[in-house]
Amino acid sequence: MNTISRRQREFEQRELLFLETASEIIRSEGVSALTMDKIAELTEYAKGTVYKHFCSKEDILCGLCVERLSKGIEMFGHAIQIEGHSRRKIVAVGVAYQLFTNQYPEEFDLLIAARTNNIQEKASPERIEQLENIDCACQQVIDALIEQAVNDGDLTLPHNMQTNELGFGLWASCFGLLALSQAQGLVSSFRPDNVNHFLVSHMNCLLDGYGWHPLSHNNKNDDYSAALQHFDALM
Amino acid sequence: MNTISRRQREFEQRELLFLETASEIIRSEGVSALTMDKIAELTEYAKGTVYKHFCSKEDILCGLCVERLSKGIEMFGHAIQIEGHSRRKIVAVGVAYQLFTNQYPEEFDLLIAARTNNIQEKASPERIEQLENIDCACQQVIDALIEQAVNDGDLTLPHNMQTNELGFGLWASCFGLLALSQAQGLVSSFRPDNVNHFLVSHMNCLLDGYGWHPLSHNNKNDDYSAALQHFDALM
DNA sequence: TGAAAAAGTGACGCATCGTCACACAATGAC
DNA sequence: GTCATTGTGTGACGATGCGTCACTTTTTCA
Repeated sequence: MNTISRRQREFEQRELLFLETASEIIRSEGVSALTMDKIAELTEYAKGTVYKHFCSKEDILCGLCVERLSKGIEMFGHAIQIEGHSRRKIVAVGVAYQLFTNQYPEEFDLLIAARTNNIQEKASPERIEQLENIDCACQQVIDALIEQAVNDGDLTLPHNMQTNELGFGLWASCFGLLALSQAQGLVSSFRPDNVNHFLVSHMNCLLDGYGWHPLSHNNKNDDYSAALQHFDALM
Repeated sequence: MNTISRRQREFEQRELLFLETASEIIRSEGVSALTMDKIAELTEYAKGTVYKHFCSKEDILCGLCVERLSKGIEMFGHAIQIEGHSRRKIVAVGVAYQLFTNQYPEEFDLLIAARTNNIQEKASPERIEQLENIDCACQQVIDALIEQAVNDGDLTLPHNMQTNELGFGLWASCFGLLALSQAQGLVSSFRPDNVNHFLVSHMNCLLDGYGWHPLSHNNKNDDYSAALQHFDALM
């Protein structure tokens, strides 16, 4: 039926409208200023209509995470297409991750909070599943790259480490660096003043530690700036 | 005055009582079940009395972070006293961090959430300062160890890296690994089944990447189990 | 002993959540 | 064109929980 698909389209469009409105409120007034009434008011719908889409406020927050992470996946997709060897690609993914957190700082904050149970307690199971799926997709980008590196002979998996373990470690390290570096309102005695360079330097140490060739002392000129320029052109 | 100090003592004791009660509620029913009324009821004080100590619910959460982190500092203190070279010590600190998150999983969740702005928006400035100080103290444990390693000749700082940058990277990596590995209710496609071993393997790669001697291939027998046994005896 | 200071109280006002019974609109069978 | 049906949209409402403040009780000390 034509009408049904139109309805469906309108429904999805409205869902996006609610999410974008929520995002704007968070950006301008902070998460604690986000209320269902405010979303309803700004979108000129009634609160009940918002609840037709989202079962709770936390559900909206998760929805926003899903929405933004799907942009993240896109960025990672660009990253792995950078020309060069596998190590260049993996660094590019890290840089893309950093750019992502830079572009959506508030949403990255939400993602951090979403790792914590009290948001998930209240979001709908469907939304949680979406978040899991998209998270999984991120991980798969990394894992595929690691497998490629192994096949290319650039990397021999360290003793007692599987592909997904190495991938998880890499991902988690970057997550930690970014979370502590640029999450808003953070508490920390030290923060790198250039997160870009810091992340890349640190990834290089880590990749050297994994034995992922070419090691950085053989590779001095293949620095961060090339990767970043590549992305700047894209965004 | 004797009475004043007694008052002071009682006040601090009550503050601890409120915090422990909050911790119990969180442990048994989750953060979202924590209400000021419930704390008041369980401790048999009035809500107003609770507010004499804490300016908001979030202030209590921060207070709990401070309280637990001070236990963490203690654990790190034990860790660096492990016998052996600087690399052994830094791994021990990592293991201690892991044990800490294991011992206080709910509070570690809170710590993650506290990196996010909406809690800090509502906590009192004094509490935030306490949290900053204790955070700083953690960092200093690491930094001191790095300096020791440099002095002992075990470590040459990588190009363009200061002590505190290296320390921050190390800390943030561990934070990321632990946050994604064992924060409650997390979303992730993969989780290591043995967080202990995983953290140590990963730290070893990272430390190798930093060039922190003795590198792990020279040091096969100095594995994780020794460090863990040391702590198990202490706790 | 009594005045002043400190500690403790809990009813209250307010914000915000999530619900639900109802109104309104679109669709399509006749 | 009309009417039943289905779906969409509404906003008043009850419930919950926060934080306050005027008041009571206790303690202190001159």
